[in-house]
Amino acid sequence: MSSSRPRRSADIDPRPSRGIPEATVARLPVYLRALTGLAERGTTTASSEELARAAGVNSAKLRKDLSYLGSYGTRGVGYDIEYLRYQIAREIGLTQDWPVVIVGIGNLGHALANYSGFATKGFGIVALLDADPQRVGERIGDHTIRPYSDLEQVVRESGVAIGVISTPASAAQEVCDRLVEAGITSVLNFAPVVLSVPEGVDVRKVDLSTELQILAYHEQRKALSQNGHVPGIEGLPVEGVS
Amino acid sequence: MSSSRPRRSADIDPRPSRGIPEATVARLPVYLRALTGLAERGTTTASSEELARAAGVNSAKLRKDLSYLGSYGTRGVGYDIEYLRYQIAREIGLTQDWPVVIVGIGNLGHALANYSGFATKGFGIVALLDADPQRVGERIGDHTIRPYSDLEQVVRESGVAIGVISTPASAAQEVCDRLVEAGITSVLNFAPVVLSVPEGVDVRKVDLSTELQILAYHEQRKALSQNGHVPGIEGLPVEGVS
DNA sequence: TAGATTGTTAATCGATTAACAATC
DNA sequence: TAGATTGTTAATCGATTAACAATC
Repeated sequence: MSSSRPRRSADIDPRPSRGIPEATVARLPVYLRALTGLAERGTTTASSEELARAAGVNSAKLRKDLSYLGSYGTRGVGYDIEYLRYQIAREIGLTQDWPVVIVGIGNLGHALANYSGFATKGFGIVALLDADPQRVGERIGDHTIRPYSDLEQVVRESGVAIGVISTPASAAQEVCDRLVEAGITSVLNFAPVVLSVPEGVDVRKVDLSTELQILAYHEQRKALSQNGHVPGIEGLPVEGVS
Repeated sequence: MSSSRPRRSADIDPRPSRGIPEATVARLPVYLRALTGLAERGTTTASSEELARAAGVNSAKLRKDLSYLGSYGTRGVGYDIEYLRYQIAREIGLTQDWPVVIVGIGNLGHALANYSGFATKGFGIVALLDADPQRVGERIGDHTIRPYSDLEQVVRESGVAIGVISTPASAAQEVCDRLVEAGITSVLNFAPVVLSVPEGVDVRKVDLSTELQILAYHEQRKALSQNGHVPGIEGLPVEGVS
């Protein structure tokens, strides 16, 4: 395909055609949000220093990150907020809409289905699926819960790009397999399991208890250092020391 | 404080008293879950290879990670699952219970309050707070929603260690300030804002739309490479090229 | 022109990985 | 003892940061 495409001067693109570092990709949404916040407050231009403050990073990192996208700032001036916002949105792919299906409409699924940020950010829920016949037919916002067995049909008809799994842990792998089988290559997993997927499928995981545990680890360290304990010592036997 | 503590032989600890790398800390909960899964299936011993598979990492990384905690395996044999599980739990600080307060009981707050994994994992919800008088008094599971103004009292009386913020974005910083003022040093933030906190306070952020955007970026790249486009080209003007 | 600020370089730091000696 | 597998070393890779030349 690409080999038969005629070459044009646009092919000689100054930006790195090889991807943006993962760490940078993960921060682009943060920058986007910071830019939106500034725009809402009427700001039209910001320096890397100001932008970085709004995004909670240091300015060197922000400039480096933005440099992977291109040269969208003006030396001596800063960045035009609207212009930069558009460039980042385009880079992420938010200039198009991404159809999303949510599988598993329990407590969390309900919350996700009601989350207004979905639509406004370039993602559109095209279906809510649940395996429980009792739940099927229930209305949530604009949507009606459909049977899990509609999965393939939904993916096909709506060209679903991203599958969100908010089922119990026990069901997650099977749901994931079926999403992948239906052609989905991006999965956002809220179930507390490690999903196995074939090469080429991206999985991201959101996990409450992992986050709490990471906080607990640091909290414990803070408490220990306050008490004058050397971290990692408490709980070790001190008998037989004399 | 710690300088006046008498030295004991336990002070000479073979393990690195200086902390575990952040990347490793973030994986310990994953290992813990994998171990629990294996234990439930009746397994008592596992090699680093098996454990790594269950956790979705490679075995070199797993062994390196575990080596920061100590030497809890047996060469030629593997790891005793129960023993390793205990050691990781102790390292994270899960041998004690961490009191948690949830502020903002909308859709997401409801889901969090109902999340059973909370209690079973060493975290206990001690209060649900909401600023809306209409919601105060509502029962969720074992809890009754209390007024936001009870915040300081709850933190003090229950010795809350971790504050969970599930308010709208507009309220999150104020809630955070008040939690920190009340003495909390660990915050889990579900609101889509960058919180500013003083030195010594840990914030972790869970953000649905960030996750979706990261997936969208990769999804876009996959689509582009299939279509034979050089990523980063589409949308650039091609006029004036001739 | 003088002042400000970007975009980039280069140094540093931390994380990952392969390989293997130690040892059960 | 022979086979298996850990714990550690060292090489590599990627991310962060400070500093500054380029340039508005």
